[in-house]
Amino acid sequence: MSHTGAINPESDEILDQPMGQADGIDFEIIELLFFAYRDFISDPDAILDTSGFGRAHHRVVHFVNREPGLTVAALLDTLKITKQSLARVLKQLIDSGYIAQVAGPEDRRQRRLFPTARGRDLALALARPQSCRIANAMEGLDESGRAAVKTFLSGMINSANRSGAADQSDAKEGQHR
Amino acid sequence: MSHTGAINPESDEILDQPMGQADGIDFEIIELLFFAYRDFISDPDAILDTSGFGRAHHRVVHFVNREPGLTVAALLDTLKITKQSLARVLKQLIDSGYIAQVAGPEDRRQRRLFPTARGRDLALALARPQSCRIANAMEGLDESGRAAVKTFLSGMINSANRSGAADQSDAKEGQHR
DNA sequence: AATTTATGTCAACATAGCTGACATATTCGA
DNA sequence: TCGAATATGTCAGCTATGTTGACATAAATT
Repeated sequence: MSHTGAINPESDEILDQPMGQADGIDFEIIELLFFAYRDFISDPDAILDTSGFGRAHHRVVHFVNREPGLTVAALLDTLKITKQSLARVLKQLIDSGYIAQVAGPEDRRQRRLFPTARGRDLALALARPQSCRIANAMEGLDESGRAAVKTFLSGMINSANRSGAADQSDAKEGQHR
Repeated sequence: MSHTGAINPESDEILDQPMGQADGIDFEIIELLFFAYRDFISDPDAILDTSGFGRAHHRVVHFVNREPGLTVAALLDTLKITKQSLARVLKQLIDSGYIAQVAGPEDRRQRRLFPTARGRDLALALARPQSCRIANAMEGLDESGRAAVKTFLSGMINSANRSGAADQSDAKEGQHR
């Protein structure tokens, strides 16, 4: 039988029906999330292209600005990346004067991270278009609708990830694989 | 003045106040989206690690299953990546029997993409945990709340991206930089 | 017959993850 | 006080996934 390549209409196991609501799976929201996040990220990406930074820098600048003085360990825990991965971008941000390090007042092994004025400006510039996009998407919604969005998004997050500023004291179990 | 390194408390331009609702920017939703998407993606990632595939494969398998018979051009347009980038993962998926190609019935230059039974299974396996996570996050919401979530997510997407199956006929202006 | 289109492919490069191994400074516990 | 644990940094190399640019082939179009 003629079966070698793959360009063959009457092949064996080809399916031509779209994956519908099989198994009661919510494909609609899955795709909405994919497209929404992609476009949401594209705004700052365009700005970053200019400054020579990337998404990784964006995240670091963002969280350092959100919680000035956080430790490297806390940042690693928030981003869920390795220190080697963070080191690369953090070094660039420090060298270019967007972020400054200060030895911890209690524990001098720590390097607490602070934004500089320059770093603050960048964080705001990156957040602005995202915030506009969000405001736009929220436009038609009333208070309960907006609350529903927050509830939904919060519910999507693994409970292990605390919401606001982390409890510094339980920063154990962070990075050692 | 003693300024060379960066570990220096009374340095010049360090900011120690958190970025609040400055400029009326919605940092809360920005972060919720970041964490939500990260965790949303982590479920299929864990499965993919097993099969030796990555997120790129996930997306391809997903959309081919959602719209069997789509052309390579349509897929490129949906994913917004280059054909060279797609080629790598698509080839692997075809070689491993997850996706099959069929020459277009009208235009035989086209390679229409179809899932195999194997490919359908993978797509479902990857979508299942995501759908569960979504269902979970939706749990407390009533119909209007769920509608609000969809409205919000749809509103986050660039209007240029049509929602359902693309209009095949306007597939021009796709890839040529 | 010449051109355009749909697709594939080679080669090189960038970003941002990862692992493993090791160094240094500091703190802590026995 | 000394040794272990901790916080951080760093070197080296690997992987996944995106990018550009250039070129090839087959089929459709004009």
